[in-house]
Amino acid sequence: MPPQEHESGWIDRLRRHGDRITPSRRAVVMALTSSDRALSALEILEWARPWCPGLGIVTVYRTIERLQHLGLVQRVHGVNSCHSYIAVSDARRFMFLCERCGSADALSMPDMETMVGQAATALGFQVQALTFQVNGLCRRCQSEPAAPMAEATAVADVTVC
Amino acid sequence: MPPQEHESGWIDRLRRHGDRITPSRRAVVMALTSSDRALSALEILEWARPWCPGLGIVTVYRTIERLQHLGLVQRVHGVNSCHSYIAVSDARRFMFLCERCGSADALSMPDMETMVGQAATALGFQVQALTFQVNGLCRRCQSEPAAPMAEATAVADVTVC
DNA sequence: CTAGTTGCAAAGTTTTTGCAACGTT
DNA sequence: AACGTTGCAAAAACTTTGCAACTAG
Repeated sequence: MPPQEHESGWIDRLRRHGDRITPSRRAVVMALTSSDRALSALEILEWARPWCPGLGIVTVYRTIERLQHLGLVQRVHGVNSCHSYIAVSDARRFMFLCERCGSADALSMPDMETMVGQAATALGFQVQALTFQVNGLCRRCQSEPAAPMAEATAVADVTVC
Repeated sequence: MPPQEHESGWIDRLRRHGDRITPSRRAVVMALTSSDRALSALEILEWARPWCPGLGIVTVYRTIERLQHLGLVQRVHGVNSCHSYIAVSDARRFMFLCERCGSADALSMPDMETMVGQAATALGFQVQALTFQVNGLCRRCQSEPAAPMAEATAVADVTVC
């Protein structure tokens, strides 16, 4: 829900981690921090291109990998097609993903976290990643007839690259 | 945890649904019902080949699709590489997936189901699929040094195909 | 016999790798 | 200046499609 406030934080995080801050990375970070829904690699490319026209898909993949490694971005799985990415946030640990419009409704469930922790301990399981998703249709999309699907909004004419 | 008791049930289910029971399908069903871990399409092929030497990957994909449609099989997402499949079972709705050996420890958490249901209702969200997974290392694999990874166990010399 | 099913080969997608040029620090 | 980073082209991995032959019912 917070807008793109993440952005500078992510950049700092990358820098502190020893990664260089390039226009390409800025653009990818911008795309991911300003989207409220999960984006595929291709979508990230489209979102980021306006800010960095030369950007290539390879760099998108490589940047996603780094951001994932830093715990800033997480994978999201659709019913068909896995492999979309969204900013990690505690509030968004549990997601209701709309298959139609792509929206990701957040929900924080502290009790659930506790239960998972207890279960893991009981099993002696070392947790690396947690995926909790409910896929389906959000309230709005249940009534709508056609299929919208947030398109790569034609964004500003600013260029960082 | 139950052995391959599913098998005949799945076959019946397919038949009732109007699908034909072929040796290829039997073999894929056998692989999925007798494995206690999630298998990729390729792994299913390997597991099933001993029972049906001519089996091709295309048929594996097509059979998976049908089984998914009937709600007998569900997708499972690894940290790297999504796209493995495992038998659906209520007990296994919540899974602890070992990234090392692939084991899927089941855990039924009725309370959690309730919470999800309530949350969905509150959001007006129409649930289509539910993914709850904890990826990490199971107790055994935490201590072991090398990487085993259940291999396509050389199985019986029986052939149905 | 008929319509669903199969496996091959080929086309499509998506992701990774090799590498010389480039840009951040 | 040094070394991480980039984007292209190509390779690799993974899925789907077209189609003639096959077979379960």
